[in-house]
Amino acid sequence: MDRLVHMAYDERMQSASKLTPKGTATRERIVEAAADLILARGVGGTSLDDIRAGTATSKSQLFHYFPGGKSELIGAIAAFQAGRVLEAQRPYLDTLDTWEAWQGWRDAVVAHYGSQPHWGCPIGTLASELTGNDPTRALEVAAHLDHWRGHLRAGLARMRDAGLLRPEADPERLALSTFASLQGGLLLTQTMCSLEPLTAALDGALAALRSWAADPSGPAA
Amino acid sequence: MDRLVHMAYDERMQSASKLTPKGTATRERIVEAAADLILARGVGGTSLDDIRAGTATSKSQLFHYFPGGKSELIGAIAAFQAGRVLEAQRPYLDTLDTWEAWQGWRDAVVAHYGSQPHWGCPIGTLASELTGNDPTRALEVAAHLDHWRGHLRAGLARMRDAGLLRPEADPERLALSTFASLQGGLLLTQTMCSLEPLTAALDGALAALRSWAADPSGPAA
DNA sequence: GAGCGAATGGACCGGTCAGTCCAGAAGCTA
DNA sequence: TAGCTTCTGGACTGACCGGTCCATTCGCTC
Repeated sequence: MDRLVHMAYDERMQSASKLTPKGTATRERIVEAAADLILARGVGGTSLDDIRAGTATSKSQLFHYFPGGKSELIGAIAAFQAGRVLEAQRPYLDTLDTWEAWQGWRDAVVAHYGSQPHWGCPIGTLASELTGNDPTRALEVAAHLDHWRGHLRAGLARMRDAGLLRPEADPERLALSTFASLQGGLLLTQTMCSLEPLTAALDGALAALRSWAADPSGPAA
Repeated sequence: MDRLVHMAYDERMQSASKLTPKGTATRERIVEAAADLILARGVGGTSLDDIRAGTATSKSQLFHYFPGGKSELIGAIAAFQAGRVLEAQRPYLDTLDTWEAWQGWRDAVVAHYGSQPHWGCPIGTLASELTGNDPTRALEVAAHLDHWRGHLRAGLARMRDAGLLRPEADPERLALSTFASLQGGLLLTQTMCSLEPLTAALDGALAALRSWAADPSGPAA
């Protein structure tokens, strides 16, 4: 997987080495609870003591499971959030071959973020905050975004090949545009504390996609 | 102005009270230089000592001109960046009444961010990072975003009233969608260190707008 | 139960950070 | 020059934070 490629060597060794069931459970508990804390208060606004308190663990455990310290913990959280957010878009994300699938995807995304306890995108926020502070880790987070966007691109490419999109449509560029709408919608969702920016952004993105439909009369609603 | 409404009482007094020409020059020098530092390294990644070094000032000057400390300085930087970014979109931003004006606006935005020394949106990044750490200041930054978006909405409303957009078009929602594309494009621009996400996002946003054009054949390219 | 490694608790350390304070220089007015 | 305010320098502080260390407990295997 993409994720492993971008992990440092010693981190891979750490993950793969001896951890008892109890250990892995504790590690997961830390990641999940810390993910919520950081989503709510940001990386810079969350101290290891906050995480320690929020997960009912001790300082030594944090460094036991994440020898790389806070940075490695952030990486694990990013991977966890990436997995969660992709999972919420199944099965549509893998089968974006029809206009109906895109609409289903849109609804799944809205439903997922509407049910979250906090506003905003866990990955996009991380990527933005890490750029400039922890460039290495930022690249890793950016890889998650690329992976996510790749699913959109793949769907668009299949639609073009199937004749649903005009031949001159550029899946790469359209995926970029659609993904930007999604991320921007989530950013505004965060600052405005409302789901409407997201729905408006996604509807706009789908309208932009439909403008590339092969059928001149446009796809069914 | 919006900005003043959202400033704390004592800050308004501070800004309005006695500052010699030399003082105002120093204050501006601090804001401009600090703005670049924070844009490059984020709020959390920039200490007052960094700013002190980068502006050739002393700690006491920072607190002399910004009694509210770092938070107040951030507010001043946000206002400064908001002014700068709006200025770069003139005169199009005030006259988004035709499809040509929208295209000109798109080009102006791309040109501005392409000429910046750093990637990403100074305001959007700030808003995202402040949410959860400094909610009061985050609201102030969000007000700048709202003001910016208001220009788009006003233009769309005028276009609908002029019959260029279909009557059922919702300027508020379309502005939200367009602005989300812009912000998302800038976010991806930051993480990917490329201008292409921004151009793709804006082209997509304009395509979405054109899908609401009154003329069924669509506006001229 | 002996032995061993994993898991846990928590005191501790060095560094950094935002913010304070005071002394003094610069500049303006009379 | 006198006297005031503004402006500037930099030492200092108290809190916090990431990270280290060691002692103890747990849980598994012989």
